[in-house]
Amino acid sequence: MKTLYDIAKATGFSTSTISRALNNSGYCNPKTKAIIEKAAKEMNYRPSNAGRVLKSQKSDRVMFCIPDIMNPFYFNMIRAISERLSLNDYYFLLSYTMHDKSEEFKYLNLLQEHYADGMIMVSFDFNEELVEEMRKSNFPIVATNMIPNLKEDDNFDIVYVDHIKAMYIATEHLILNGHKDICVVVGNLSEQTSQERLSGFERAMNKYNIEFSDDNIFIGDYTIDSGKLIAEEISQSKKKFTGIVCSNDLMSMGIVSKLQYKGFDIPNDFSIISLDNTEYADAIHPSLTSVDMKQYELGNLSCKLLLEKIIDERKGSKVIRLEPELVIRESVRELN
Amino acid sequence: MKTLYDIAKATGFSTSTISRALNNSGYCNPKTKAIIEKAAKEMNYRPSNAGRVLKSQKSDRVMFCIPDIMNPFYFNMIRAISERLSLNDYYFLLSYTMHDKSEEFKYLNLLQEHYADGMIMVSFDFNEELVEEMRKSNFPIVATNMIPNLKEDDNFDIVYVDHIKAMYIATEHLILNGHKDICVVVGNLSEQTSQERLSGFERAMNKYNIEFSDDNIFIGDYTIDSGKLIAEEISQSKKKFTGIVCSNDLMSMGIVSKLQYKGFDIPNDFSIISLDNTEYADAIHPSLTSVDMKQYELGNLSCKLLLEKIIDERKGSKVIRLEPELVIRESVRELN
DNA sequence: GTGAAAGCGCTAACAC
DNA sequence: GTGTTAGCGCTTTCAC
Repeated sequence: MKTLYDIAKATGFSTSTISRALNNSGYCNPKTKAIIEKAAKEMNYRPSNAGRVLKSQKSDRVMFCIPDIMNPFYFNMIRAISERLSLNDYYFLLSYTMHDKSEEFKYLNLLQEHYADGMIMVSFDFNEELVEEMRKSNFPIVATNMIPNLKEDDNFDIVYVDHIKAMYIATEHLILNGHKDICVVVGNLSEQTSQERLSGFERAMNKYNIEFSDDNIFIGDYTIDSGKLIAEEISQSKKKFTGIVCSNDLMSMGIVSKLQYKGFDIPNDFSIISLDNTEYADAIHPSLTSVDMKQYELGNLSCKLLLEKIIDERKGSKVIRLEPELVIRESVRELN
Repeated sequence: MKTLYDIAKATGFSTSTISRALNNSGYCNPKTKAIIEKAAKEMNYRPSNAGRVLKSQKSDRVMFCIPDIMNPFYFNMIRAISERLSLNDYYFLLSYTMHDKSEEFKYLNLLQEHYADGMIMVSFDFNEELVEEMRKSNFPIVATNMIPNLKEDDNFDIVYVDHIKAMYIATEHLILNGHKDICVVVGNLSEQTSQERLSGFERAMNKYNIEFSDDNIFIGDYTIDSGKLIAEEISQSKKKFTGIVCSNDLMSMGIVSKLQYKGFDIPNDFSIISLDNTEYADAIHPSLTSVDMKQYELGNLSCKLLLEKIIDERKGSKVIRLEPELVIRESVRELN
């Protein structure tokens, strides 16, 4: 590894001049500059990132922390964030927590070590403990979920999609298509977002005066495999259902493929409506009617807010709420 | 942000003592240690990553550079790598290049700035220019493709799955099931791996003396959408096919769903065999017969080799070749 | 137009 | 058992 000192030795110029030459900061004689650039190139000089970060106190990096790297839900968020970041010459560090709370704390800790200049955090569960830790952060954080019990002087931004509304829309769509025997598939109810989703379902069912009980509720973990298991349960359940409201596309895929495997026809035997509207919703047959959760905008706006804090040093807290949107495809049929 | 100096001021101890106390390096009086730890906690002290990296010349980070973050092919590689890294207290930076050569150079450059201690690189095209740049690297690199024209003294490791063999196996499986009218779907033929895959197809067809021409070859870009487009082409092609050999699961998904949408039955109208064996192969109906590309081992072993270089300072070049493996499911039928 | 020097926060060799 | 000191590689202010 070559350093500025090596170039200084080779060219006879001081490190300050060399720094000016290579960074276009401050004045430098064009001839001198040419000599220095040539030497740097010949020696295959590359600046040390650590040196630069230590001196400038800016890492030009942003952390993006998601629960699961394999979930297509995040793809468009990732795309949006990386697009916006590269416009600003920032890089991002992608990390995933597998819904593990201690992992979330680990990455929050890394941020405090100035591993990055800021962080966009996706969690299924912004519990009080986690939020408390976020409050202590020395670097800006954007959360992508509604956070209950926000305080006056909280300094993090929030961009979120209304999960309750999304599930309400989905459930209502089945109801308006004549379905009454509807079950719902959500994730672990100890997690905040799963509770939100379930409550969206409940509100719609109550609104239309349709009875339901715990037997209408199936618990998965947002993976394809858990969708398959739930398909078994649904098809063997004592209560018979014509419609399924499923919390995400991955579980829906698992449910659909398993039901088809067992000989059921979608949507004639079971109608299913999903949340997420990832590219997979349109990659299976029949294609999934799914509620778009505005992932691209979610990523884009959270990144925008974060960069405002980092670059423009904006203070305070902004909250942006996005509206989910129904996308109709082939997996729901009208009941007569 | 608090520094060691702040703790020094608060406790009266020197930064070296504090460093020893907090890092368990060298001796420190238990009482002193307790005082220091208490102060650090109270002040919410967090060590500066940049300072540590600059001093120690170790970043404890590894870059993992893949063409496409949305392709499930990489999921198990990512999982393997992150598992092994966390065992060794390393972190990884995930970056993606979207098959863009200039992006690949960008990340190689970042590595030279000691952005990380080493890199695992996946590229569809280890061309001479890229390999030349890898040769100049000051930090270890593991490539995950066969690299042609390797030199005696090349210092990077290689772990790869034999793509040629994989396509050979896939094609042969269709042939042994009685198919003769077989088309093949590959990626852009300017990329090395696409050429390899096509050549595997050709070898099998030649081996069994089955005629084919350019009309049997369809070019996509490894995405679901390109699979859908190709399904249109295949179903409208003058040559009629009973079997499709497709280079990856995503394109296969696109092909299957589009063919089903057009009313064809899989595998009765078209048999299809895929490469990758991602979780999606088993998440659609009918499930895909697919050749497992050993992604987990690929990630695991490349990470192992990389850490040997970083931690044990191993020199030289190791090459590991992995064998692809056929996984039979429902998407191929026997022709009578 | 260029150089000297200080300092970002940390660690470790060495001194006492 | 703890402190002193130097230095990792870079940037920047100030001096000449």
